[in-house]
Amino acid sequence: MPRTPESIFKTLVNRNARVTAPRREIIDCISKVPRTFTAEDVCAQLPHIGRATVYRTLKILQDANIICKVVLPNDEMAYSVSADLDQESGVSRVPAHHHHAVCTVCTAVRYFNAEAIERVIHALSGSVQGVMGEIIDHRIEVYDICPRCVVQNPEPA
Amino acid sequence: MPRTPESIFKTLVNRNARVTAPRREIIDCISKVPRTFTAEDVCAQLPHIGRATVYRTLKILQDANIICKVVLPNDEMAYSVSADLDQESGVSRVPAHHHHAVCTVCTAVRYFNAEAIERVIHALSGSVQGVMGEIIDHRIEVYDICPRCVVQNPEPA
DNA sequence: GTTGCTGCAAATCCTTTGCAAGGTT
DNA sequence: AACCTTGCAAAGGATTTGCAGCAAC
Repeated sequence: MPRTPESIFKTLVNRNARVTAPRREIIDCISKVPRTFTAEDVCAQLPHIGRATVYRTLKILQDANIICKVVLPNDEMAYSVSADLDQESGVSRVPAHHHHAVCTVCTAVRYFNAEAIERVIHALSGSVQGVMGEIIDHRIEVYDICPRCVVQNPEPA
Repeated sequence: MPRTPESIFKTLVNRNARVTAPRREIIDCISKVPRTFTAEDVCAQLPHIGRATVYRTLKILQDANIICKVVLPNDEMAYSVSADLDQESGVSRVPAHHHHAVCTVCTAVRYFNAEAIERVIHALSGSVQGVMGEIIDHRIEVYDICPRCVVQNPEPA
């Protein structure tokens, strides 16, 4: 289930945003690789597009849940393309609530949701000796070496 | 187990950093309340101390694990005092690996560690259909209404 | 006395905004 | 035609750095 630029364009149209040449380029650029990226990364790769346009477009994509922010191991934030989009409707298939697995080698981001985690988190309300109040939400980032990188960088025997 | 400025000073000494008047003031300032804060917050409260000194001091405190960064619900980052310090040794009692509960009302941060969560996270390696690789680390923030704020802001019946 | 710290100002980096010109529907 | 978007340049905010003077140990 690839994240295709076409399906992202559809989402834009659904949201009454115009599909312009700069937006096409930006979306192509960030769809090409599954890595995390920053606004500056995009500016560097598309130097002929104005910075303001890049920042504005990324904000739109974030509002549309096409990209979202992830926290990296070094405490910095970056974007990742969050949407495995439905080809028909152009609507994101990623549930509103999800978590990130970020590869510490290539920064590839994968999305997951684990019932077991949700259950344990909500069980904290009572357990942790009075420090935990009424739980509203939570955020989880898992840092791993993704299957592809594990193969390419085997542990030294 | 309060976070006392004195114990933080000890930690500084342990790390061969000098205990100066500006550092005392900054540490007093951030120890006073259990809320999250930014460098600018400290600058605003201690306007007679140079910005550079504030930024440099916070960096030192972060390196010493006296403060650490937390991710807020709005995707912004802020510092919180992470150390319940041992009065004798001046060494942080907070284990290297811990998680944050951030109150969405007052931003008070509490620290916790739950075996159950650790177990579930590590169990993900195999479970999530091939997307998860070798798990290295993880980060969890729980957003809640802390016990104190729950009392002060009861749910409308 | 040695070494590290402070404060200022300048520099840097990242992001947002105003506005006139041009593009999309 | 109406409205949105772009790009530039300027503004703004946050953080870092150079450096001379001062302070802690």
